[in-house]
Amino acid sequence: MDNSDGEVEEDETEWKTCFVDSAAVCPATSPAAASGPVIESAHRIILHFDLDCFYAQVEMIRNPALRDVPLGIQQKYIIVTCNYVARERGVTKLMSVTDAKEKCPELVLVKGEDLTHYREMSYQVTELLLSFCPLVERLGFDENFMDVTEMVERRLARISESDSLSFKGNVFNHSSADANASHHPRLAIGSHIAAEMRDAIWSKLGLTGCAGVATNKLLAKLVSGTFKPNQQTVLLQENVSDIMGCLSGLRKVPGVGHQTAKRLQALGLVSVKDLQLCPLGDLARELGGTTAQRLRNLALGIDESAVTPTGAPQSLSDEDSFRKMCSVKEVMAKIQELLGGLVERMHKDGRQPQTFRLTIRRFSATNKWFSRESRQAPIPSGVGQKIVSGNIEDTVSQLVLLAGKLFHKMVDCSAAFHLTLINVCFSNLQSRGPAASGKGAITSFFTHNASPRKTQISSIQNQNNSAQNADSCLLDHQISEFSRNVPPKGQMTCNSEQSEENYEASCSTEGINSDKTKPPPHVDPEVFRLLPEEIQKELLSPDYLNSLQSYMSKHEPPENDSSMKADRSRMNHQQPAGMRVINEENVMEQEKLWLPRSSDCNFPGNVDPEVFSELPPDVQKELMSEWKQQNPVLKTPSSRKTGKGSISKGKDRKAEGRSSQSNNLLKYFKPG
DNA sequence: CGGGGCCTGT
DNA sequence: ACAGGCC
Repeated sequence: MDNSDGEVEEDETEWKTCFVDSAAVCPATSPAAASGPVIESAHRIILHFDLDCFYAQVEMIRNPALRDVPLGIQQKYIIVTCNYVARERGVTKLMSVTDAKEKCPELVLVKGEDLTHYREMSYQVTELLLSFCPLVERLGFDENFMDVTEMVERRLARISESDSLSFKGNVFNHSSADANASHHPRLAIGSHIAAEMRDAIWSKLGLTGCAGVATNKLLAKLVSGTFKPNQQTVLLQENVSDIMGCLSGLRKVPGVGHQTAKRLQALGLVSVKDLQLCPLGDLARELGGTTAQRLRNLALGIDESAVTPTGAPQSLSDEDSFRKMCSVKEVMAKIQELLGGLVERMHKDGRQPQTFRLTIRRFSATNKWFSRESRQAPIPSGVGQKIVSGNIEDTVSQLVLLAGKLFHKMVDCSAAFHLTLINVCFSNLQSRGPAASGKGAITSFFTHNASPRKTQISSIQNQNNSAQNADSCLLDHQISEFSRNVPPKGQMTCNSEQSEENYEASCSTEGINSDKTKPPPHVDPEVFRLLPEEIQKELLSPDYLNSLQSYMSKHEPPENDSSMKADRSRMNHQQPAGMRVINEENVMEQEKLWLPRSSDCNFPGNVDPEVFSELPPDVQKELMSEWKQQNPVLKTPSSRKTGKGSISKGKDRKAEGRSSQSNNLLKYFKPG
């Protein structure tokens, strides 16, 4: 979703050339000895995950009819990303709408300015990864780093000499057969772990993506983009200099942005090799000692930076850009509109913001996206408390007043002004109550009681224990079961203790719900218990299970990485509920049968999902809301009123199932 | 060149 | 506090 995506993509041809050339020069026999000037300890195993055209995938899940058409996600007049059907027709990321329509007149556009759905799905991915191991760092909405060193070591300890190792997926600069996994046992195990995680992301969330396996974040990120889409690649130490040498320019090095690339160019440095060979002194004079060292290391493929668990966000903001805003009236209206949505999000988060910031961008012919200015101020504690307690009505108006003061600090309204962007932001977020601390990781971000990063860290020890259990399970190929503490249900906070219970319950034979009819192994017992009896029966009938199995075998994800196919079919047998798969018509089946994460909306059993998906979005929406009302409410999420008469977010967002805690699948059907 | 969110330096 | 830079 960001620049890097687009640019990595442009490299695809480069990668291939690089692959061919180096493979010829460096045949399969290369020894395991580290080549090049890599001094790094290289004992970490780092994964990088990158979802394929993330926004487009989310929209295709929400409306499966979009799967087969060229789809572009539009923000303002830009296509920020598009599905692969559209790419085949020449549409690229960050292409203007006019250019894209010219290239592909049939292009279907979905507005993507409201990030709500992307944000929610993004955090579900992170949560899912957190269920494997606590060291997960987010990078934007569609990328995650993981440090799985400990998982790898634990698995390695159990491997006997006679066990043969293999790589899952691609190996950079090697053909599949020639890489000897026994020379790289940790990376090999890392590649299996990555494959399992990608499997889980597919089977539980219905998303595909790429993964890179390497010894640091830089290399993992670089290598994850070398085979796309929906594939994974491991980088051996002996190929580090190859992958760095392949980069077409310094801008391709993660960590080198526009500005630093320009400054480096001023020093005569354009290629990665230039930077590698540049005397440190010269570099330090221009950029300072520490960044000089860091940049040179990056050029060498060295990156000691740790995977820092991201936790709940440090700030929440909302912004809008536009061609022209010149009057105070307009400005205040826009601020009020933005605040309406932001206050609601802040309320759901549960933490109390201490600081408010207003940011603007003034029009300027040169450098249009430069020059943001901001002013910030403390939030009166009364206002902050009201955000938390849910008195949204007048907090918005008080904050509008505050924003107005900040605005006048920046803009002299007696003179003409011309703004192109307004941003409102809450920061300095504080959890209330000692009880909230240490409980739950990012889950709390959805479930209402978010905790700040620092207190979260203290829970890592617990999570680590969980991860150990998890790891044992993984060895037994029980992945999907244990890791399914994901969708937060109702108000319940998924804290670490609970996770451990889940792990144990699912890792041991059965569990949980023995007093009643036992749910099938993969159905959330809590949800199952609340289902009508006939549905319970249906879920338990052999016919049902059979049909799901056959369904699954016919509906695999588009999988280019053939090495994973065997793995998937094996998993299907163990986990007929790979049924959590949400794609195409299947999502309807799911909704109809047992509602994995939604409890207050039922999809009638007599409706043909395929027919339904062909209906116009409006009709779908209406039908869904009718059914919703007719059906018994299984579990009430804390439904709260959405901002009443206030200006709602541009594209008429009404009440609906907006509560992120309800995780109502309904929202996946909501027309864009 | 969208909508976020992070970190660093002064 | 605020700007700048990263993705």
